[in-house]
Amino acid sequence: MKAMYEKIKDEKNTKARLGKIHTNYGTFDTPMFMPVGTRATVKGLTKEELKEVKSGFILANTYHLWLRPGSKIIEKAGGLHAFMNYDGPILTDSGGYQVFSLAKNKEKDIVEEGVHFKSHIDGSALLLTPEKSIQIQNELDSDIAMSFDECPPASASYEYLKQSVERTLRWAKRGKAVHSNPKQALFGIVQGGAYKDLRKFSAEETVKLDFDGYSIGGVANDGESKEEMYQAIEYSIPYLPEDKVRYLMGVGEPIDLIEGVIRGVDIFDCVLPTRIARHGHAFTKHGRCNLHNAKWKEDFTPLEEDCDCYTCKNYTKAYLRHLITTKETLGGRLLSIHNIRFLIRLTEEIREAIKTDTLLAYRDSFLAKYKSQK
RNA sequence: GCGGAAUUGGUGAAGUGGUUAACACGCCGGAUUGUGGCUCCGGUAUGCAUGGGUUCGAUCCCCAUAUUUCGCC
Repeated sequence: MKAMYEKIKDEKNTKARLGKIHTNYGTFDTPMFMPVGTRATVKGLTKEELKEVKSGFILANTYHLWLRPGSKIIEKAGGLHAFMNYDGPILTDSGGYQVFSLAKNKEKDIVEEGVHFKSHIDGSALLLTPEKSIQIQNELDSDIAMSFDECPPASASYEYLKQSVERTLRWAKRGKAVHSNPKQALFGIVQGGAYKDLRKFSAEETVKLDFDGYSIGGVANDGESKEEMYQAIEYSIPYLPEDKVRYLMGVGEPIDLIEGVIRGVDIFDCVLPTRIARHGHAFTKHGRCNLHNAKWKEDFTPLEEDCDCYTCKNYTKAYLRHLITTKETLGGRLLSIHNIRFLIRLTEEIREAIKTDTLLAYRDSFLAKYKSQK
């Protein structure tokens, strides 16, 4: 069964849409946020905790699982779901992003066949190709597989990005040709940096290959400004079919979720909620809260009074600060639970706002509050 | 009681007779967007036990005092 996008609703003045994705593990509403579970685990959280924050899809990473424990072992276990005992849908990233950053000499290591790079674990020389990436993802048996793309920084030159877009198209075609898991959807990826014509070209040509969904890649990976990122979305969306999922890769700042949805994005994933959690930060409606700050020493109130997450229902900021400053692992876990729930709750509110045609007003009031403490 | 050694920020400590007292930890901030998980970037001693002295100048030399520590009786 493939992921499918149904039922669209356009709001006045925005491209925001409500949708549903049907999977073997249930039906999920969009817009949605996917927590990242790179190595077959959303760092620190059990499956029960994932359920409690109401996460649907989670993201796992082809590159990392290929190296350890290896896709054959996961296949033997009965696939990724059985292996990690997660009974929700899983999207696997192709490994393109990791491999690109691991390729030392971009010109020499990134070739038509694929990407040469060294394992970050033992330094051994490896080659990842579009075919290999798809084959691994087939074996992992995720619900959505991603095409293997080249993911250059937005700051790359026009010439480089142009060639990169063309190569990504050839790689997408090669990957699709070997895709052999009938239960698994396959998405294409739009590249092209901040250039209007490249985004248009990349989107149109990728759509011609007919994927189950489309993602916008190459954003939020190079210190680009928010405006540039929003532009990249606007340059890509018009050429993507209305009845297919649109997935913005790697984006997860609260305001970016809202701005993305306004521009027509359905799905997001991001390491931010779990990463900043491990470094002692929490999302709140008033901005990010740094639990390292001394001002929380004697604050015996929860992170957010009106948050329904396990952390907010049970623990105070003073306690969380104590866990973070003493580097107790529970601190990162509790903040991860809160941060993921925060973003998922945000998508719930966004969906509500779309239903009532008040998304732009929601954005403005969110921004007013969020900035007030920054 | 006698003799020796030591005394530098919150901590462990480097160091020099002469502009901004190294480094580490801690502390205080900040960063982090398809995760090469325990990371990165800033800030943090108006003062070198106390009191005298030598010197153009002392944290660094001398004397005394205090404290700590080791050895001997």
